Amino acid sequence: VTSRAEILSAARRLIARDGADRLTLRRLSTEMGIGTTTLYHHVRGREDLLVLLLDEMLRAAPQPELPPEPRERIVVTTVAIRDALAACPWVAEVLTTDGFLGLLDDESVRMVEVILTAAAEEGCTPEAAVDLFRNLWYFAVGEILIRARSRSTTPEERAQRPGFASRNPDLLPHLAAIGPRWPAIADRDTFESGVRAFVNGMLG
Amino acid sequence: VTSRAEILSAARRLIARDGADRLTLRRLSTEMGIGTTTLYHHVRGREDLLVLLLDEMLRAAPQPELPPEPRERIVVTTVAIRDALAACPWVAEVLTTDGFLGLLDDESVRMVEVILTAAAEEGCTPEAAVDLFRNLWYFAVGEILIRARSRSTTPEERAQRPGFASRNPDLLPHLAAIGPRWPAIADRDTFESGVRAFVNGMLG
DNA sequence: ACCTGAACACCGTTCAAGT
DNA sequence: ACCTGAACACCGTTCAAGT
Repeated sequence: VTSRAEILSAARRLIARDGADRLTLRRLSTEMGIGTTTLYHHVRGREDLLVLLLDEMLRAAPQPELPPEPRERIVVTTVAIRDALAACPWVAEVLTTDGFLGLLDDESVRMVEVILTAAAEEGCTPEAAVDLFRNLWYFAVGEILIRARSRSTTPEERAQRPGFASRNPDLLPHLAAIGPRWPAIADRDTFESGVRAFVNGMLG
Repeated sequence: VTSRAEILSAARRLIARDGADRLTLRRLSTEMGIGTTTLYHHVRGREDLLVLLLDEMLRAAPQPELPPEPRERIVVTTVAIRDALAACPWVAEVLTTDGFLGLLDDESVRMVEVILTAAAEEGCTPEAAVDLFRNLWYFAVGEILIRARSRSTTPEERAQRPGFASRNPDLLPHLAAIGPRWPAIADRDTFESGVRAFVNGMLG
């Protein structure tokens, strides 16, 4: 008999060995020595499997030490959520699932609670707290997805692309001027200071 | 002889009629009455085709009326970029392509220039201007991708999902309290005020 | 140049049938 | 209950060959 836990751990092994893009239900079942259709008796399908895997990762993610100041607590927690998600190579395949956070376990969404609590301490109404969280969530998801794709591009491929290196300086003066330096500037990790700016902007 | 323009307009027709998820190279070529492999003589592949389509859309997008105040100009332009992208049903398939903006035509990235210009007027260094743009870009991409997926979920499917409606109030008091109202709150479009908050936070 | 069918190397999911 | 092979309904891309 096959268990869900066995499936999840075999999936983790496969991802660790061959990469997330090689995780297919057919390969996974072959690896486990079972029929592909057997998987459907333990997980709803591919997407469900990936969400379950991410849920496990988030539950195991280290909880950051929380500063007493509510704003800084929001910053630290948002960065921790980003870091935990960015560590999952298959994150891009499930992150935009509708109602993604709602699919997670109570344990996995504790960081959401931390942010809502801190927002309330800062005087936010429940609606304002949800809006604050959602804005930070959109920001984190955008950053994660774009960076996830960048990581899978080799430097040679990147050099091939046009980018902003030679844009028409009459039509696009600033872009043409900064163009050659754009990749280096965009490569810096400025997520934390972005979150801090966002939080300060929202809380006034 | 087939031209790239013919391919693009046939692709637009197919998307309008059957939806973006039905746009495959095989279907497109069948629709056009040509061999699938013929497409490869005019576009690099599927991803290239989608980027070319989006490029066309962005070039045709209405340029918003620009307010004199630099900060408000950034807000209006960011919202315009979001609206233009959100109008493309296939946007989710190309938006996270590495160096996506760099693949676009000079005409299509004029809105990037508008934001860089306004940031410079606000006293930003070139680096700070790029950071400001990137933060807004991550925010917009996250919002677009998450909303794009929500749109393809039917209300019945959504009602089925757990969501935050019944969370453990001991572990997650704020989440449990706001849970039932979360979907309604999250459904509101607060993008513009989010952008304004972010811009104010970044520019101090 | 431009076009093509055949082939390669796969997918996720459903279903009726077995034990 | 749990498992299965076969089938369904497809994909994007490459390649050698044609006109």
